[in-house]
Amino acid sequence: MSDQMELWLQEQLKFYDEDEKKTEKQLRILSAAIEVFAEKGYAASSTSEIAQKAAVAEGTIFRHYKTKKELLLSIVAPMMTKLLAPFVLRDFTKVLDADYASYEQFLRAVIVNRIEFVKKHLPVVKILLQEIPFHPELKEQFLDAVAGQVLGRLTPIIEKFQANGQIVPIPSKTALRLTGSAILGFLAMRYMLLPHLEWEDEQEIEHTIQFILYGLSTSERPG
Amino acid sequence: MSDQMELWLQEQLKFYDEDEKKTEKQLRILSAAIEVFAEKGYAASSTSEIAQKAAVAEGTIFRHYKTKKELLLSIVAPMMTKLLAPFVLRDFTKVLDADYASYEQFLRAVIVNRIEFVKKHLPVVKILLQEIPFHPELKEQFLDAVAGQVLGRLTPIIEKFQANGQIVPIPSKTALRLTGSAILGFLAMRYMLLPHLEWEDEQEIEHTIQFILYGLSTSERPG
Amino acid sequence: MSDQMELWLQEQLKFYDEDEKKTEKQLRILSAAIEVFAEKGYAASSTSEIAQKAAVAEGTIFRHYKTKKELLLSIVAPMMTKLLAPFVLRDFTKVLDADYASYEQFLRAVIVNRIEFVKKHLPVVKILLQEIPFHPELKEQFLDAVAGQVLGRLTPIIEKFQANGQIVPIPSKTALRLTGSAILGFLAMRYMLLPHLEWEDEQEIEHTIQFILYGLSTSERPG
Amino acid sequence: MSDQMELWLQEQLKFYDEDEKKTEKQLRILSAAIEVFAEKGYAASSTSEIAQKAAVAEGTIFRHYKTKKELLLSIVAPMMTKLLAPFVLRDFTKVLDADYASYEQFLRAVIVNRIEFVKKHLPVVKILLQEIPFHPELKEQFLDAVAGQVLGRLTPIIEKFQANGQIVPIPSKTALRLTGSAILGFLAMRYMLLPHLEWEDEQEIEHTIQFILYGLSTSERPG
DNA sequence: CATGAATGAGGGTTCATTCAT
DNA sequence: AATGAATGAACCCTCATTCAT
Repeated sequence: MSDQMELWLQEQLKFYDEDEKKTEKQLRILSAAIEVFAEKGYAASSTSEIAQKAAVAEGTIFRHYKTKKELLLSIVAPMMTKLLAPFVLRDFTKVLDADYASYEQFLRAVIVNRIEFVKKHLPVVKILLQEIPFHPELKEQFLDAVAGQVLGRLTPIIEKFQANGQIVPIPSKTALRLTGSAILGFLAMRYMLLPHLEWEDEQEIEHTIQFILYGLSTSERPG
Repeated sequence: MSDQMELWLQEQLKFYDEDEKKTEKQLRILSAAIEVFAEKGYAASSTSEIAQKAAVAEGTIFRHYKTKKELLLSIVAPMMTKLLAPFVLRDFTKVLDADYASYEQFLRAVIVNRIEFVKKHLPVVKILLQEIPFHPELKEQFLDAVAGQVLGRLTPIIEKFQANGQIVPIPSKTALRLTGSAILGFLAMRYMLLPHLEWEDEQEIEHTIQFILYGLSTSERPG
Repeated sequence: MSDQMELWLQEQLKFYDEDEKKTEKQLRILSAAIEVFAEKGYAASSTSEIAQKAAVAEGTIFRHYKTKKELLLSIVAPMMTKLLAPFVLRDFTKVLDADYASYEQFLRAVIVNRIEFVKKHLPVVKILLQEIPFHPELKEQFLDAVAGQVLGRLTPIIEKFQANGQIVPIPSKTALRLTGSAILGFLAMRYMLLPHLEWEDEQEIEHTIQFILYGLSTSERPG
Repeated sequence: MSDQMELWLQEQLKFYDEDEKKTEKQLRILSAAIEVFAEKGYAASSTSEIAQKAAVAEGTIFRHYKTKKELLLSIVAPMMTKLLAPFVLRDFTKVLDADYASYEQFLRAVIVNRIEFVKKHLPVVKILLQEIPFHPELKEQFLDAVAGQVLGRLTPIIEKFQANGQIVPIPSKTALRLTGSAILGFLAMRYMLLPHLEWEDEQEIEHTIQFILYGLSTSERPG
């Protein structure tokens, strides 16, 4: 069942992977910029270094992107969309309904899928997380997307599982925050803070899922 | 009992709050630097803006701090120490033993205390978190402190509670990661991402603690 | 005969005069830098003044020369080579042999030629002499060139003239030092210390040559 | 006879060695300044380095010398006086007359004496020579002293020896230039350019003196 | 007299951006 | 479309000098 959902997700998301056609040079620029931004941060990166790494003249960057900032946004903005894509799918909740899926199945499918996504686009996600604190527009854009789309989609799901007693009746935002923290915490540790350690990925993910499930479960609680 | 521990913690930590005597100008510089670094990030902050905000000549900054980087470190390095201080206390575990404390009591005391601390030193903690990705020495220093001191102190505690059945028998590092994620996730949301929202702090903290407790509890689990 | 040698020298040296192609701006920068360095010395010259005098943006200087020091070296290093060039010519001694030239003819040709050269490149030579005391690498480079190339070429010449009795049998290095001092002394006086006086150049040069010749001659000496 | 003159010189010059009374700190400042100026040159030396090397507060330097330049002059100006002192002695020529001294005896006494002096005050002489090109007042002061005092005293001596046939009848300025070049050339080589080599000082000085004597002698010359 | 914190102008250098080719 | 030389503002930092202590 979770596999079904996984496949369904993949299907739906293909739509979002279309990139406009870019020249080879443009791709080299993007790739170089991602590398440099991820390593040094936007502010400490120089367009000249990016140009050099992309084997392109300095001026060429500005032919495709009016400013350095626009280059950053062209990297980070689509990532935001794609990162949150599954939660924005129109028939996202229906699938669950149709399947009478448990919260566990839902969680498992989404988490595994998103972790896979982050792993694949790690440097860009890194840039996104690193730069959000310094760019109000980015932050706003991010919060808007989350508040406006993700919350709207996820809240009913949480509430449904609260209604049928699978999830403890706390504010849905709190439940989502806790779920998100556990996942992001794993990703940050795994891929940003300690990427050089040897990780038992499957076990860690499993423990994380269990942690969330039990953390939000309604099994009897002390007074 | 948790109150007792809280008080005990406060007592022990007073030692760490001593600051060397600084001139008034130096304090103004530090304060301005914290403000600017927190807002724009280290790389995008200019010493001239800091000087202006501190109402000090730019040269004055460099009389007290040889370089801009040294200014950053003088802000961030002590914070690292203080942030981790309670976990480095020598008789940290003994207090727990003596009290036969439950994991809940332990968690509650530490979390409340650290949240209070972060709230008080928010901008510096923000700088620390924001800059760690860009300064390998900072990252290393941080990981060393955590790996060398904190882990050593916390692992036995976790294991003790695992031994007496209060905590699920997963690797202690995983348990600590999950606990840390939940706390840091709260702080990041509460104070960095959405500080302008109205928060029911006590409830949120309570839910977070419960989340951790149940997430790690050994209450019967489904196959 | 001395005229022959003079012509031969000119011919040989043409090879050294090739300069890589430089843009017009680069030439203006070099010219301005030479002017300012010669007048104020390297340390007291500012790149902004050089830029201004070259009618170029300050940044332009650093597009062509990574550092101020590199600008200095790019002016001074080739001069060192060219200044010593005639003494490094491969068939330098052969010409003398072939002609059974006297020490006087040799001296006359070389001195006149080098004085002409210095006159032409005066400011750069000034810079070279002025900066050698402050830049160990320059000093070393200079001494290496002199010790490694010039001495090797001139010593046999001196010794030949000592063998046939034209030059007094003192250490060849001493003879060279005394010869060099007389020439450099003239140049320093003439072009650096008292350039505004009216000089009878031909007479002075003639006296200087005579001074060297008699100073090193074997005409009967007292006790 | 040359020894007599040497002693007489020493006697006359004592007068010039009186220093005004300086505090110990002032002496430390002077000594440090001499060291730093000699090594890096005036422009590249910082008062803070001098203060540090003198173990004195930065402000203390400016209590004794209004400006950095004044510090330089206070070091260099007296040196100029003392360096030229023997040629300014009132009864300088009389001594020679009284003794019917030969040019050789005269030269020998003066050269040995001045070389000894330079050796003793080497760093300051170094500073003087290095800075003269960059400070018009210094240069002027130096030329005035030489032209106004030294020339006036030495010209009659040269002319006397030309009259009695010991020196070749060239312009006295030329003769002095040649003499000076040979001496300065030796000093520059010996103490500034190649101080680390092992020098046979007595021999070199002797050769230098002979070089000058023969260079200016009237022994029969070719065509 | 001695100090050293404070100054702010100026130092060399980097940088994002422009534009003629 | 691509280039890279040119720009000049802004950067971090050093400096000689001042002045309250």
